[in-house]
Amino acid sequence: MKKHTGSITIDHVASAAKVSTATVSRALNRPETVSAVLKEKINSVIKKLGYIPNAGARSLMLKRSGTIGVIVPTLDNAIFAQGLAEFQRQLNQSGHQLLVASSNYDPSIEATQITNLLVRGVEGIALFGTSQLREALKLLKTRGIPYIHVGSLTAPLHGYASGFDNREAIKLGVRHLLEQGHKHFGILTGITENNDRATDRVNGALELLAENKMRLKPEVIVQCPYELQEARLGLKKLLLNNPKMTAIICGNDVLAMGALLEAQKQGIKVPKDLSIVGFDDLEISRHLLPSLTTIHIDAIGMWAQAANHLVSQINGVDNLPKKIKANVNLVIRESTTTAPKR
Amino acid sequence: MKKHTGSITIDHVASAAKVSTATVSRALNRPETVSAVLKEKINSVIKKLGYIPNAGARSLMLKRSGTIGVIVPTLDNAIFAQGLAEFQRQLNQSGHQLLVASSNYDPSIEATQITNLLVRGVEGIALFGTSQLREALKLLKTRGIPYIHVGSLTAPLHGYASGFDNREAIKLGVRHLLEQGHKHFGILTGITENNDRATDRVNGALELLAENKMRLKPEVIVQCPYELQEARLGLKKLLLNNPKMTAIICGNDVLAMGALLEAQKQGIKVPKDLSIVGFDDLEISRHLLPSLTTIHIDAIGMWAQAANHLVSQINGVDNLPKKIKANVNLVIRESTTTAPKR
DNA sequence: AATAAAAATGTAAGCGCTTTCATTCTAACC
DNA sequence: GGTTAGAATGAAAGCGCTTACATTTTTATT
Repeated sequence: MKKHTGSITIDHVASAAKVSTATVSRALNRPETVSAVLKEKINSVIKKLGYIPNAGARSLMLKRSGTIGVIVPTLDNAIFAQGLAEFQRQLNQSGHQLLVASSNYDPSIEATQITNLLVRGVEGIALFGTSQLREALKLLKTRGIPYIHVGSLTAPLHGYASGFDNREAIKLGVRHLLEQGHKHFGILTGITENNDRATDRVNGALELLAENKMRLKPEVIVQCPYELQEARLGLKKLLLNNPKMTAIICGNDVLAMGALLEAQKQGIKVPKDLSIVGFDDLEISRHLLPSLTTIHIDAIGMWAQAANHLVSQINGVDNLPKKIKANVNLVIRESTTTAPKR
Repeated sequence: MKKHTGSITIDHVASAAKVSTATVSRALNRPETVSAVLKEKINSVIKKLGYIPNAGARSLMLKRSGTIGVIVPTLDNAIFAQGLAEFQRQLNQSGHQLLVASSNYDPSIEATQITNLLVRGVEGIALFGTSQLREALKLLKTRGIPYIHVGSLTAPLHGYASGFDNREAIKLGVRHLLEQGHKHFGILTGITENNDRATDRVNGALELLAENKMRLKPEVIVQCPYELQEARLGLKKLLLNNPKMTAIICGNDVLAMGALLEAQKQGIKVPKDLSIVGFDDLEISRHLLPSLTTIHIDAIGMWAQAANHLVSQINGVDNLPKKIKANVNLVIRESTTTAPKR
């Protein structure tokens, strides 16, 4: 006998349909094994009672929770929001729900969030970048929880990755500026600490510059948080530190947009006086005036691949690729032009 | 005896620490009831083994999953991304994780997502707006799952709401334009079908205009998806349909931004020739050139309140307010000015 | 019609955990 | 030292579900 606890269990359904709980369960999970008559009766009872199987009991038996976790630095950047949207769409197709957490670019918060997700029973986790604490990744390894790094290609601890080489990607933009004859550069980057993508981009830019016999003074490499306001301040600093600067390389489109806006505010003509290249190719970038030359990354594809890879891992598929390379290409628009003659 | 299934259970911990499972459980959940010696031994074993309690078993016993769901129309709009970020931050503080789903502005998808979330055992759900299918809300009611509407104030089925009155909010902007002497308006709105917020905003604007003896022809009310490209097309249409138009009221800042960009592209001076008011006050809006006059909504506060309310509901707090009103105010910037003389 | 094979259904165990209840240990008091 | 209240621990039940296995019913075969 069952007291009325408020929620409807499989027992209620079974007795209302005058069958065993096993049959109800089968009707739900392997309908082809149940006769049409019973199936129909059971379904109508379920509908009438508004029965929904208890998630805990279900995952306890199945050893599958149907949830997958993701930790992004922040939701407050279109590039992540858009990526997550795609990630979620893919997971939905494979019947998974998405548990979202964010780290605010802090590895120790990220480690905590990994634990939080594990405690909730996620079957897999997508991590952005590769700057996680090693111990956190080891926890995943030892517990055998599938995970994948997104947005970078070099995964620590022999992990999987869906992303691209940030070092090489940024060079597309730098090379373009070089070809336009620019000689005086500034770099506006996100905070590089604990951010492998930002770090790689700066290093990539510096590397290509060095190959072309250019060495940047530290004061023309300005770090700032990924915010418009901060980017504007960043540009001011850059302008101050190097008045001869004709081109700036930005760590992402948010920074580029901020720089563009500030330049215009100050009456600096873009691209005539100053060329700007961004990174990410946000939707808005093509609409700006002038539109932004930037490095387009296939964020949609990258996240879609990450989702599929993670699901494959969970399903125990063998011989999965270690690295999935996302497309990256330079989109030349109006914010860059040949270096002004002096 | 337990075969090694791969995952470490409380039994492993118990036997490794030479105590009963009950004691391990207590050490974890009510540490003050366990002697210091055992507590320490148990904790060290837990650490060594990397034990993490099974989420399913736990929620089965506790009848709490620790997860809360949210369904937003899309992640691809800063206003939602930012709101979600805050919602999540609040939930984290009360020890909950966030399960995210999106509906793409489609009530039937939303209904499916509600079921999906319930199947995953969420303890509560935040829904955006009030355009859900009634049957979906009824399901929540009958199952006794706490939920709250966010972004509107009028909740169907005597539900709770954290938001503001969109009808009145938009009037702030319209009144401002009226005060500037504008007579020829255009409205650029999102798709109003299945979107109470968009509908309310249009109706609010029309209402105030009507009070001022102005009746808008249907062709100066243009609907378009919330995208820059679409907004630009929308402005074109508006310009075509009413060449005398001096002011446009936009359903949100994305539309306003698109309109602004398109106007500038066409050489129309904003605000001299055309005043534009937006809605939402995105971070970017203050940085645009000209900066955008818009209706600021306290999205952060709104989502924070929603989170707290939902958690209170889950905790069985009585006498909760039916409606929580979020702050709304007009921010006058550079995109509006007095109507040009004719 | 008798029998074997296949399909449908039921019985009951057990997933990993928390918690009630019973038991043992500790400390306090006379 | 003996008694007892209180604290610490253990034994075991059971949360709601799925599934192996047993049993019954249906269908096919001779």
